[in-house]
Amino acid sequence: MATKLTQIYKHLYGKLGPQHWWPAETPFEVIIGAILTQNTNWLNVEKAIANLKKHGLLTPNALANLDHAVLAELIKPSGYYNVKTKRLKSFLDWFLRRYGGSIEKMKETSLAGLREELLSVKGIGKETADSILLYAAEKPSFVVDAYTYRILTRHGIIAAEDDYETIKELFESSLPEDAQLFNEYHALLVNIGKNYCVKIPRCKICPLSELLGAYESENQET
DNA sequence: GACCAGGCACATC
DNA sequence: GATGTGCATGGT
Repeated sequence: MATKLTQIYKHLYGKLGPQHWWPAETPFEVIIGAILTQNTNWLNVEKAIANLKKHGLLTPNALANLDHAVLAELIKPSGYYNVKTKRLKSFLDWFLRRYGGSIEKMKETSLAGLREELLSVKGIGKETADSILLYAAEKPSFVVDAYTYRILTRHGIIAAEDDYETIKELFESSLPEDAQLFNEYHALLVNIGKNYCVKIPRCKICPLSELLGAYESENQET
């Protein structure tokens, strides 16, 4: 399996090149985006983040001091805006109290310790925590998301019943513990997920199908 | 006008 | 523990 995952990475990287992820200008923006994108199309998240930027509110203190109703209105395009306002607030309360709103300070905590802390914040689940760890704190924590799951199950790399930690462990035990590698790998999976697997079910033209000869055993669409 | 999207917490069994 | 449900916008 280790070889296979490495092979897949090399193939995708060779075909698609570096992905320059996460799509954000600052680590703090990464975190806000990670919370806003929960079960939500990224295009909607971009609109919400643009609203915050337009008003100069993309800082921990500015957001923490906003009224619920005002913040909810600003992030409305990203959907679930009442839930996400609470989640942003609970994160910001913790981030300001624990680290004074400093990413650099936060990065001083160990990967395992910080993951546990993040998961204790209401509204931060495994995927959001790992996204923050990897893309904002630059720690080698592999992110498993809907694209990862969908792509790997479709190509028979993992089983449908495998849970989050199982899939995460699979990557982390098969690859060098390297944040930049995890970054690129996850980004490449999202890339083909967005551009091939989602748009074209059972597609045979995605770089992964090209490598694995996917779906040969499946019947054609009727 | 359905159907879907980088989840998560909480209720219920 | 497993399984179900509410949360909501905007693109295709």
